[in-house]
Amino acid sequence: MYHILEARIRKALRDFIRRRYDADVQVPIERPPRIAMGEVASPVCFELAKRLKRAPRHIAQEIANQIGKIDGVERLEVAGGGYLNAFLDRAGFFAATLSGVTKGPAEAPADAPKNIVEHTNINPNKAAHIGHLRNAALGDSFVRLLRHAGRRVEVQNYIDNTGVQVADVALGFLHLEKKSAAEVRALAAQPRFDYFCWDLYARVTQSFETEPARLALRGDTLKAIEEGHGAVAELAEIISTTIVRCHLRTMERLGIEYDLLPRESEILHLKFWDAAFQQLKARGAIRLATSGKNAGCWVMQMSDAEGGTQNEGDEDADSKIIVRSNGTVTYVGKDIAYQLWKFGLLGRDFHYSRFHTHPSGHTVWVTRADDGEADAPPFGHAAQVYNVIDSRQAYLQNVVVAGLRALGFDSQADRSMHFSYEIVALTPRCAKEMGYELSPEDAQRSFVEVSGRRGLGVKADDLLDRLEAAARAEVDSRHPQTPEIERAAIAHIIAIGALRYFLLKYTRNTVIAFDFKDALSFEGETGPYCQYAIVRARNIWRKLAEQSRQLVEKADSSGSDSAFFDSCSPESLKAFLAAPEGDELWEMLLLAGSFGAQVEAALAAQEPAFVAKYAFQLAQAFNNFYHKHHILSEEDPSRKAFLLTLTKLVERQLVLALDLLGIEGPEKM
RNA sequence: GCGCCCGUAGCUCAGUUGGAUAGAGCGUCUGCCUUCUAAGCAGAGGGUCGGGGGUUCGAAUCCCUCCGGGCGCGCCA
Repeated sequence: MYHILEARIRKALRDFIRRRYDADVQVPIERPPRIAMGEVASPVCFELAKRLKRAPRHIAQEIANQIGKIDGVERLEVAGGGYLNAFLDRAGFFAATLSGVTKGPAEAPADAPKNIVEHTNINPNKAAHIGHLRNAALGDSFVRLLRHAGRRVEVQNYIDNTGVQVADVALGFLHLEKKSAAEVRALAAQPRFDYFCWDLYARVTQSFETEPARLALRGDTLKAIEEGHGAVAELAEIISTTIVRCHLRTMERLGIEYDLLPRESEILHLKFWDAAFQQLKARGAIRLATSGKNAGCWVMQMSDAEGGTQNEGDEDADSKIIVRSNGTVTYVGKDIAYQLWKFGLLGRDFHYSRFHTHPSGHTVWVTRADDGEADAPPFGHAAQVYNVIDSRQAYLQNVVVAGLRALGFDSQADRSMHFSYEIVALTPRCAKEMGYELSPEDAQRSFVEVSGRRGLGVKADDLLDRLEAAARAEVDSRHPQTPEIERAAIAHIIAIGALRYFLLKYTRNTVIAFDFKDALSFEGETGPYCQYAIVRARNIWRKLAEQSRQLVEKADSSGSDSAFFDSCSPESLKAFLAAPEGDELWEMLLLAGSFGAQVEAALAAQEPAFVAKYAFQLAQAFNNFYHKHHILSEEDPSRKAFLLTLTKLVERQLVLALDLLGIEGPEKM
């Protein structure tokens, strides 16, 4: 509701200024610092003062006097040196917000432009860790935001099943474990295969240092895996597919689901790169270097705009190798091909088959080189692409975009977004707590980077287990009579709430220094705090239901909150919200009605943290309200109905906000 | 060397396109459970927004510079 009024006021001011002063200005809109100064403010008169060469306060006064009625605005006041402050019609805002809530977000039509969000993308050679969780939580939350805004979204989780990381673990099984494919298959059927590989991967990496000769095996192993034939390839296939299933299971614990798993093996076997290479050569996007250090390589010239380093006279420094002198393609080259495919610009497609069914019943598809299932939905052909990748890969993402641009696909280049975020690191204390030896330099730093190669990191499932155990202990102490299954379910919801909130409350470009103390906290600015506000709201209604069946049934049958709302008269409503006594209730209502504005801002900034912040503020306002007003013992039936409606409204907005973060509101906790 | 990001309370972080008296959580201290659950509420204390210059009616926010930190720049992925 708030954003609608904001836009309306902006437009009214702009139109009036154009008419009255013949001036076309940007109208800045902001929130006044205190509610006593109104709800929407504009400092537009300061800018206008410059142009008209008149005192801003006088202009503001003139506008306030002459602009006339703006729908939803009670009055306009002049404040300070020339601010225009709008005071909203509180009762009207209440009614409008209530009716807005019942509508709910629009579902995207099947032919709407498609947004592809690529996230998670964990190398399928070891267990998922805390850093992967941030990627997936951000990606999934952004998907929820897009869908909430009525956009059609396809979620892809890219699987690099033919890379060195998988090759290294395959090497480990062959040479360190001395296991056959059949033995590995048996091991893969056991639980926690991803944990086993986590350790094995670290051991292999270490063995490369103690026995450098083994490193020479890597090239052949990689080649065998890429070609997809023989025992080594079979081994790699078992490893990667099993671990992808482990990752899906881990992500399902957080409620994260996917549409498609595009795999590197199919990009290779279906010769996606060849198709991209043809285009790049034909359009002169890449050229064969004949001299210098890159002689024999196909390189792409990076323009200044796309992150070239602009070293004068040194062409090599600004060019990125796409095809090596031995004819093999680099990682970025494959990525350009994949990005072209996402936009439907490659001229080739995968085959697809069903891979997995999520608990919701949703099917995850996987790419195939042949023998696809005939009823596969159409994938790719996006209008907009978001790649959720950490900020260290900014340069490579720029190369991909530069590739699109060099091919003449400017609009697709503009619609390729690197949804960038900073990594999750460990505090030195946390690393030590987990038994890692730190170098003296590392111990001095404020954080230590997670390293899959070294086996340094907090595994996602371990963290989830600890969170669930901690939540379970709390639930057990509060609800000893509740059935065991229910207590476990509540503990799970709380654990996910704590974890997802923790991962999403930081803005994307903040490095999270992970510590168990903060992550395991259920108090203060946390997910459980927000969930608790929902539980409190629901408890009021549950108790009410026990007291008076009738009222509740009336509300239920009408399918909206307005049944209660109707039982308090417009006059009394106005009185309840009137300043100054009604200011606190009004502020909470205003916040509840600002959900749409917050979502808009979060979407514009691509920042799920805005939603997290909003949910916390609303929960805080509600907890305060809960403390001050004992609703069920309220004697004035009209006021009681009003407070109950407010409670319901806040509960719904909180549920919506948390849902965008992938967090559920429990019935009790 | 070049490029990008960051520096805000003891700690961890917010601060939307420049706006009114810079906010929150944690931690510390003090209160509040006979009420709809204390995973809560109220209060106290805590700041030269890294330093210095500039632009502006107005700067944590924009520009320059210095200091301090992070990341990237590979015929790895």
